[in-house]
Amino acid sequence: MATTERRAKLKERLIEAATDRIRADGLSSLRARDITTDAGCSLGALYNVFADIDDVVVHVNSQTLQHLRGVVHKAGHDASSPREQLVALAIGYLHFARSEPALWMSLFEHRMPAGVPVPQWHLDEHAALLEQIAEPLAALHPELEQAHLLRRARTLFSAVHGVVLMGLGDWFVGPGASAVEDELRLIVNAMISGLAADSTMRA
Amino acid sequence: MATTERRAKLKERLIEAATDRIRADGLSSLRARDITTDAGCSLGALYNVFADIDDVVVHVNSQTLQHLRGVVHKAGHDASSPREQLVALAIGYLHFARSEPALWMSLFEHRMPAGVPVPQWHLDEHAALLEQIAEPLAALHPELEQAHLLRRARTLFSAVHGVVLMGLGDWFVGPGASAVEDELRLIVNAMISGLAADSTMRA
DNA sequence: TGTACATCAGTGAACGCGCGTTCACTGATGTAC
DNA sequence: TGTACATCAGTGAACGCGCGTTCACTGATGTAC
Repeated sequence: MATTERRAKLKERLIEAATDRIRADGLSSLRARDITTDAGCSLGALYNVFADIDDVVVHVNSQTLQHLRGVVHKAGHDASSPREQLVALAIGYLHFARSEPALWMSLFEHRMPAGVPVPQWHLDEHAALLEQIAEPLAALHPELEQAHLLRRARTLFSAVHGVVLMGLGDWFVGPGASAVEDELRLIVNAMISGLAADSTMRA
Repeated sequence: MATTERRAKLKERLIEAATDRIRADGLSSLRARDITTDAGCSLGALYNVFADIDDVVVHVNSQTLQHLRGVVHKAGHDASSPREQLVALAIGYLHFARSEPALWMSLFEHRMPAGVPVPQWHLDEHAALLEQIAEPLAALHPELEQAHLLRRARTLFSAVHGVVLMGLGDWFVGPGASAVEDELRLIVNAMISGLAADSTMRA
């Protein structure tokens, strides 16, 4: 086997091992030794392939984000209207967070060490998720220019994210998790109706 | 000075020192040594007054939460309608998060060590914040029974929290922070209108 | 094809540091008489 | 009021462990001839 190929395989094994560890125990319990043990290589090998632990995490998060985008996209696929599509995207987001809570949290918990910026390619992946929201939103509000549209998409995402975050965690004294989906449908519909009303008023 | 009084003063100094440290460098940079140095006592003294570092953090967060409740309450004080009041509460929440980002984040970042539950009195403080939202919400929707009302308040809070969270952080490629306040007004109004519409439809 | 050599992926013990927590000690404070 | 004693707040050096990262080494792989 060519060495570059071996190297690629090892990289993949390490990412997979790290993914499994985060999935099981959360980002804050991730240890270099655990990753390499699980991947079946030595501790030092990790540093031949990655710059450091943060580099590994960025790669895990990148895969998670791709996976998330896939799930969300699929969720909105056969909606019969932009409104239904937006609701479906939100529910898809909830389902993903529910099915992979630790990996999902890792997306938001991870911080680069001081001074090191998040790689641009990873930021681009974030932007791509927003695009999925912007599309049906543009259908509902063709009058919005691009900048406003993206801002609105970001806000809508943020609100949904907040509801999912609070719904999954054990923050506060809350309703059972079963109610979260209903709340999400309600709030997204409310926001869309409200935004439409606002739009109408302004027009 | 009575020893209990000295003890109380020391406790307060330690909480204040920890607060200043979190404010400046964030929860994750909090160190026992820094706290005691700043408070002007020895390292061991901290463990006469608190069980451990997490105990200190819970006390800091408790004060932050009290402060937050005060600010939010004040923000909604002279609103002329329940709707305006809800918007004002959200804006108040944003302003607090802006003025004390690290202390505010600490409320959500902190985790008790595995197996140790968050003290009940701290959970009660959380519930009290929700009450502030539930009140104007009840005025808008007197038909809602208590359980639904609280759930709705929690959802509304969560959505606002999400928008503030994303608005302050450097997640994603986003608009300048100045736009967040507008987005927040818009979304809260939208949610209220939307919820009213929903409520009307169901009635 | 076979042999000698160079490269470099892979190894894992050791380094180094950070940091929460402890504990034997001390000295100020409060109490008893 | 003064003296002897007990208590316990306060001390800070030392402990202990976790863990990211390094680096001198080795052995498998690939290459040159």
